[in-house]
Amino acid sequence: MSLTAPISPIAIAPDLAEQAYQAILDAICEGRFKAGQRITQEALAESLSVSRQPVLQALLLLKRDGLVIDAGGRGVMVAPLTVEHIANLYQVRSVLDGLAAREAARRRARLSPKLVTGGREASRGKDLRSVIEADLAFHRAIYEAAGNPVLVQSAERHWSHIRRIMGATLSQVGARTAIWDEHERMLEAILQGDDNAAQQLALHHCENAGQTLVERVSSMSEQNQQQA
Amino acid sequence: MSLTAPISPIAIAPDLAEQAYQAILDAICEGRFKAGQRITQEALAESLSVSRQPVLQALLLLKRDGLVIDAGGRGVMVAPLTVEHIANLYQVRSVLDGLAAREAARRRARLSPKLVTGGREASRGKDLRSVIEADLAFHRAIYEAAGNPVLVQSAERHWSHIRRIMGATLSQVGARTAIWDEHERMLEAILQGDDNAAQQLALHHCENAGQTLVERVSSMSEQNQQQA
DNA sequence: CTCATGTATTCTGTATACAGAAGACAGAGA
DNA sequence: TCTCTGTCTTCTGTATACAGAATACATGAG
Repeated sequence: MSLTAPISPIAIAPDLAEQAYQAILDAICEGRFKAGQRITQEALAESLSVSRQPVLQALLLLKRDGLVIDAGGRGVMVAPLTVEHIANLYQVRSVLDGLAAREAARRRARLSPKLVTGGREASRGKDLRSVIEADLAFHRAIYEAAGNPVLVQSAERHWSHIRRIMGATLSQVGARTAIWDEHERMLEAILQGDDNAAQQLALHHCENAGQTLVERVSSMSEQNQQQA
Repeated sequence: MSLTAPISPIAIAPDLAEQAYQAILDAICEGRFKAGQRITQEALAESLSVSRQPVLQALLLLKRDGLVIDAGGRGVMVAPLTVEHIANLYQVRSVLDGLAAREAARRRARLSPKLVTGGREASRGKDLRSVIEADLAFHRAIYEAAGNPVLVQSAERHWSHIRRIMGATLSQVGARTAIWDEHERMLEAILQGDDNAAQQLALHHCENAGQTLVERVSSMSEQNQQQA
């Protein structure tokens, strides 16, 4: 039975485990937990004012994502940010992005041009988070438009890592300027239904981005080594 | 300090949560839990002779994998085996398999020809599990040879679904006969370092396999509908 | 001074206990 | 007879309690 007068459903809080997962994830992605830092369940539970149980479950998922690794009897450790990992991540992401763009083009997805204009605007500003948000929104829109939930789910796993890497690098050196030009060309190819072009553009965009990040992180880690 | 006389490390049992995960996973993949079947934590815990706690964690992971879905307050349900899901899965797998084969070829991976001869032998026999095992071993070897852990991890997520699908279809109709010829050609391309050929062969092999499975499952579900 | 060994601490994983949410069922009213 | 409502049952998620594993530290022998 449906109501005649529509009423908005009340917000229902998700699991504590889910909330803990999001909270820890955000802390890692935004760099509040540094790479290599050791964390214990108890400490997390106390910070979040919950018992260890939901924290345990959250950490289980984060281990699976590869964002934390077991520290052998002494809690877990925030995964280090290695060049190899970034290269591997972007190698996989490239083919997935390519597939997403291709399928979105085949379906003639009606993506909003605002995704690009909004992104350009954000990248002119200084707010790091909104820059990352805009980039994420653009790519996520393409994934959604591909109409393949398995693809979306696979990509979802990668986004947390990418958020973290972007956060760590952008804060130091700013965004690559060509990004939104490349995005605009991708969007056009999709709107025109040119699946091959869309796939190639996505592939190369992603390879460029990966290349840039790898270079930045390696120069960052060189600096760190000199400091140490 | 290392020992002069080598001694084999004693087998250490993994977590109960991990064991529970594997046990439930196997049960689903081998069809002992049917699609749509409802399961409760308590029932599982009793079967496995553990408390609900490890079962809860195992189910959390299985939910993430998409092998079970929430049954809203009444436990969880084994995910149905839909044609759309299979198509989506194989669309993603195709590009990943392609990437894996390409990279394996670029690295001139020294894959053993036994992967193919062993597979041919297994598929002549009647044992369903060893047929699936051989197929899995072949593809897994390529993924490993690509030298990209992120890629391996992404693929790992898909294998459980694929195992399940293959189990459900092979038991009815037997394997596609061309499989091991295609595998042999892939292996040759990789050994010769022909990355483009390897990628294309993997891509098409996968698309063929997906196509076949989709057809089989749709005819199976038609039969089921007639029965009902 | 160095290394090995025993002890203490820390932290995890599992079991049990409890409270709350969601569906199932039965009974009252139209 | 059908629908709505209140109650009951079932099941989950969270907290607490407990036991075992792994590390770190201190102590003693060489």
